[in-house]
Amino acid sequence: MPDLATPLIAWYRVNARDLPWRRPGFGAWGVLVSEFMLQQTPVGRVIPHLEAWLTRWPTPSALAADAPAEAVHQWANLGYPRRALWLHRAAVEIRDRHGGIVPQDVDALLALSGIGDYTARAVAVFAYGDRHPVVDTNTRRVLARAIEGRSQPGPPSRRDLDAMAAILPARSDDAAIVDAAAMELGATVCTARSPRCGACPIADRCAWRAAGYPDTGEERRRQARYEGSDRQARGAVLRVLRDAAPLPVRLEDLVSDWPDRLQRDRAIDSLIVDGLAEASDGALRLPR
DNA sequence: CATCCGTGGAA
DNA sequence: TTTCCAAGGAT
Repeated sequence: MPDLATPLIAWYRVNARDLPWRRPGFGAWGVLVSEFMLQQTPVGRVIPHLEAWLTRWPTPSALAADAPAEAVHQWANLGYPRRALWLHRAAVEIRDRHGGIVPQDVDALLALSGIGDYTARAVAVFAYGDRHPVVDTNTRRVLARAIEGRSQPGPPSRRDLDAMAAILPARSDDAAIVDAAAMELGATVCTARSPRCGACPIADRCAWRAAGYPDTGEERRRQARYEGSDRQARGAVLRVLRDAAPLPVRLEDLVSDWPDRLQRDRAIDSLIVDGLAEASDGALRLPR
C-alpha cells in the first residue's frame, strides 16, 4: 500500500479552504452544528445559515430551551428539515445527559439523534482531535480511485472505515489532517464528475490513474425524480408552515392548489408522523 | 441492504 | 430542459 498520508498532509497545508469550522477555537458545538448542516447540503449554502444559527444559539442548552418549531423555522431552506428536528433533539440530549457539553466519546456521540458513523467521528476528530477514521462521500471516492482503481466507490459500507483507518498516521494530530485532507481532495480535486488529476498530490500513486482511468464504477443509482414526488409535496407544505409560523395554517388552506389531493394529504400525515408538524383543531403548525 | 428524505446550482 | 450531485442518517 503506497503512502498516501504524507503527500495528503503536505497538500492540505497549502490548499485547505479557509472554512469557518476550521478556525481554531470554533468549538465542538459549532463543529456539531456545521456537520448537521453539511449532511447533503453544499458548503456554500451552509456557511451563512451556520453563522446565524450559532449567533442565535451559542450553546446546546440555548437551543434545547427553545421549541423544535424554532429550529425548523431557522433551518429555512437548507433541505431535509428533519435534520433540524434531530439537531434540536440532540441538543436536548446533550443538555440532559452530558451537562450541556458536546460529548467527545464516539459511542456517546453515536447515541445522539441524527448522528451516525460520519458525524460522530467528524466531531471527535475535528472538534476534539481524537484519532479515528472519518469517512464521507468524498473520502470514499478518493479511496476507491487511489486504492481500488475504480472510478466510483461502491455502496457505503462499514468496511470504508477500515480502509480509511489503514492509511491514518499514528499521531492523532496528523491523522486528523489526513481525515480532513481526504475529504478536501475529494471535494475540490478528485471530484465526481471531472477530476483535476493534474492538481492531485497523489496522482503518482493512484491505482485508477495507473490503470488508465477505467470506467469500472457501476452506474450510480439514479436519484428518484423530484418533480411530482412526495418529497416535493412535503417540501411545499412545510414551506407554507415556515412562512406562516408561528401561526397555524388551516388544513383547507394548505397548498390547496396542489394537483394531487391524495398526495397532499399523504404529505401532511407523514410530516405529522415525523414530528415536523402538529395538527391542532383543523389546522397545522410547526411542532412545539 | 435499499429506500426515503429537500433544495438549489451547475453541467 | 433534464440530469447530476452535494461533509448522511434512519428505518
